[in-house]
Parts: sequence; structure tokens; C-alpha cells
Amino acid sequence: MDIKNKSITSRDEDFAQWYTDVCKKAELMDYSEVKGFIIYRPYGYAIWEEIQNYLNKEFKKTGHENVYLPMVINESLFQKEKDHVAGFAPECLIATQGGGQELQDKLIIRPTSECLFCEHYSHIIKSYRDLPKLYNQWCSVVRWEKTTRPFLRGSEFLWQEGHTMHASEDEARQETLRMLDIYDKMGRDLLAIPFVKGRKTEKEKFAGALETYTIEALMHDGKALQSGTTHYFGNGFSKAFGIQYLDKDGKIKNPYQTSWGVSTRLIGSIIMVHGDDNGLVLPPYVAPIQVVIVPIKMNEPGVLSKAKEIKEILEKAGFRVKLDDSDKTPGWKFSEYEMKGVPLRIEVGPKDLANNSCMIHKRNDGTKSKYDLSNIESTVKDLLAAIHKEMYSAALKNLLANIKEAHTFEEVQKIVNEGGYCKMMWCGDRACEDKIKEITNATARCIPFDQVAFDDHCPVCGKEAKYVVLFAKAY
RNA sequence: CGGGGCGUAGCGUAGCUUGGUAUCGCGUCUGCUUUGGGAGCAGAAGGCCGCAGGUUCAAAUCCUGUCGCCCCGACCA
Repeated sequence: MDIKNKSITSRDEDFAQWYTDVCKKAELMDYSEVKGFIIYRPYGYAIWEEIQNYLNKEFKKTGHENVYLPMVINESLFQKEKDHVAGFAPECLIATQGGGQELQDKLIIRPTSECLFCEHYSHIIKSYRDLPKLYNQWCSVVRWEKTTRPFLRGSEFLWQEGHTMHASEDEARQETLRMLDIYDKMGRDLLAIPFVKGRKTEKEKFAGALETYTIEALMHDGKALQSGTTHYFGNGFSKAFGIQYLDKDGKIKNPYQTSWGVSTRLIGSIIMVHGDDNGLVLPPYVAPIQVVIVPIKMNEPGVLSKAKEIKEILEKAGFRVKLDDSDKTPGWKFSEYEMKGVPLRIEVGPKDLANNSCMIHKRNDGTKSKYDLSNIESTVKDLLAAIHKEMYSAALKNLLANIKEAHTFEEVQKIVNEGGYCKMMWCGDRACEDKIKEITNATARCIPFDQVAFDDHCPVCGKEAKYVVLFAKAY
């Protein structure tokens, strides 16, 4: 741990530069010729694939099906739900030409697909027997952002968007919470990130939604990052788009709707929650490479064949393993894979051959110890499990240490300026929310599910408090 | 959209004030020696100096315009 990689700016010196350095040096992405559109390099894309694998299993367990809808929406379709249009219109990219001709109907590159799903659902939902419809789509969307940062905010980003239709309001509301739980579980089991779960305020909720729920993560610099959202729409869109079905009782009804999504922003979350001054630190179960094997003096007899043997044993046991037998020096390889956040490094050299052992280095805490090779599968399994647990605990400890209660407006300002969440009682008025934003630049992250009142007045206006709410500066 | 930087080899840069052969490091390629924390030596390849005009015998350098990128704000996943 005390050996620093000099090509990466330290976190304390300049967190923004550190972030950019890690993105590039760990070969997660590259900039393209067009601002805000990045290239997801193989190592970065592989992290996304692990997230996809995890979520596809969870989605299918809960009865969802993957579909694919077009990337363009014609303008008249997009105009149908007015709150939604007002929210998204300013950041739409619009195609106006095709085949060298001006288009009669302009085509909007989807910023999200509610309209497309609603239009399709209006064709295929006719009877209560057609419900629920539980669809999910993996795709990219485009939003014309003014300020962009790799993974955190791009003009184009990859995501999944679930869109579901239900016969009853109650079932739709449950779906919204069920999917939020799946995201939360992904944090615990895959990303080693503890999220704060809660509901968005009126000001912060999604354009067109009745309720928006969120998972919020706390970055190492004390800023919050909205890492996933689920929305309950009621039947507003289904009325606007004319989605109707004939119910058991013979009456025509509009179904109730949800949508939910997580994006490649999760990669940014992983980087900023776990990373350190030597680069990326990947949680073991989402890491594209879980174990890297570095042979020492690989030209000496037996070394390379032993390294290959270990690779085969571990691959057979289901681990993602890389053997680096390139002619770079061991020191170079150590630095390289630390920068890339590979959880475990196995070193094998001539000294190890005699007693059938190896050295194993843990990326998260920098410790290195000698292990017997005879039961390497279970050793690796246990070490990966331990790393996951340690990383989750460290992140949780940091989260809990950075949620601070405020009773006065002075305390609110002090806490959000220091970084982390300011936990306060709130009257529920938009004016108080706006005032905090105006003075401190912090926003209401969520009204957490965990509602234990600790005061009876709002620190901003002094009126009676209704909710516990978390404010923080956010990405 | 405001403020601040910056465009010279794949990357990072010097040169620009005072016009005159394109600078250095990293990386890349070849060979030998190395290998338990970013190796050493020797050799080699690689440039419309962001783009377009202008001034000049001569422009990376001076003038005008233009395009793009990065960072910080306001807006958003």
C-alpha cells in the first residue's frame, strides 16, 4: 500500500483528476472525437457485462423478459405526455435529415423509452389476461448534456430500462419497490456498495412519475451519486397513450405502469467508492479478472508450466483468471494489475516450486502472504469472499460515519460543505429545499425509508417537520 | 450558456516574447542481457506544429477567423 503509482494523481490532491486518471490508466474508456461520447474499452465493458449477467438472472427470476425497441421516436409520439416532454425536450438530440432530404417528422434519438413502450403496449394489451407485462430493454440512450464526465454523465450512456404494466395500482407499486430491492441487493452482493434507499422529493422526481425511488451511494470525496431509480407512474401515461384493456368485470380500464433503470454510471460508482491512490480496486464478483498470475523468472524450468497449471485449476473451479506471460518485468505487471484493480495476484517463481507454494497479494489492503498450492481453489474462494466482505464493510463504515444530523440551518450548511449526508427533519415545503440548494448547492437526495424522527421542526423555516430527509452535494 | 486552461509523433511536452534545419521524455519496433515492486545497453521507425485565410524571401512562431477538447460553475441518470 505504501508504494504509490506516480502516474495517478492522488485523491486528496485533486479528486476529479484522480478519477480521470483511473478511467484512462485502468483502460476502462477512451474519449472519442465527439464530446460526451466515450469508447467503452474491453476492460470497462467487461465490468458492464458482469453487471448485465447479474441483473439478467435477477430479472428473469422475477418474470421479466428482454425486448428491443427502436432508437428513434417521432416527434408527435414524444409529445403525448406533457410533464415528460417538458422534462426531456431540452436535452434531446434530433435527426432532421434522411437520404439527403429534410424529414417531414423529425426523429428524436431516445433519451428514454417510455413513449415507445407505451405505444407498443397500446397495441398488445387488450385483456386483463395480457397483464402484467414485464419487459426490460438493454440499450443506450442519448441526452445532450452540457457537462460530461466518463461514466458519470455522458451524452450517450448504456443502461437497462424496465417498463411494466399492471392491472392494479397496488401491484404496480409493489413492482416499483421490488425492483429497488433488486438494485439494493446488487449493491450488497455484487458491487460491495451500501446504498441508502428512499423516495425522491417532488422537485427531484422523474418527469411524468407520481413517485420516484432511488438508491444513493456515497463517494470517497463526500459527494452523493444517484445510482439507480425506480418510478411509479400510476395510469397517467396509459391514459395519454390510450392503453386500455377489458377487465374481468366487463369494464374498460387503463393499466398502471412502472419503469426502472441502472446505467453505466454504476461503473463510476465502483471507481469512486472503492478506488485508492494506486488506482482502481474492484469488488471480486464484478471484476472481469479476479485473479492474475504473475510468473517470476519464467524462463527457468518449471515456472511457466506451474503457472499454467494453476490457471487451469482455477478456471475449472469457475474463477476468471489471467496469466500474464508477456515479457514485461514482474514489477511492471504488479503495478499494472493494481492500477486495474484485480482483487488477487498470485506470484509463482523458482523459490515456490520446491515447496509447492505461491505468494498471494490482496489488492484491497495490499497484504501479501505465502499459501500452499495443494488446495488453491478453496484458498482463492475464501480470499475473494473475504475481500468482498472487507470492501463492503469499509464502504458501510464510511457511509455511516458521514451521515450527520442537523438541528439548525447553520449545521445544515456546515455538514453539506464538509461532504457527506446531512440528515435533517423537513417541513416538506419546496421553498426550504430551494433555499438549501441556493445557498449550499446541495440537493435533497432522498426521503429515506428509515424514518425515525429526531426533532420536531424544520431547521430552515422552523415550522413543524414531517419527514426525515438527506441532503448532500451530488454528482 | 458563463469562467478558466489547452491544441506540436501513439501519449506527455520544449520552442512562440525577438520569424530562419522540429526539442526532450515515455511508449512502439529489432537484438542481446535481465526478471520476487514500473530493468539495462545498442540500434531503428514515426510530424500538413488543430483547420482556413493573411503578412513575409521565409510562419509552429506575427495578424484575422474558425473548429475542437479538458476543468470549474448553472441544468440533468
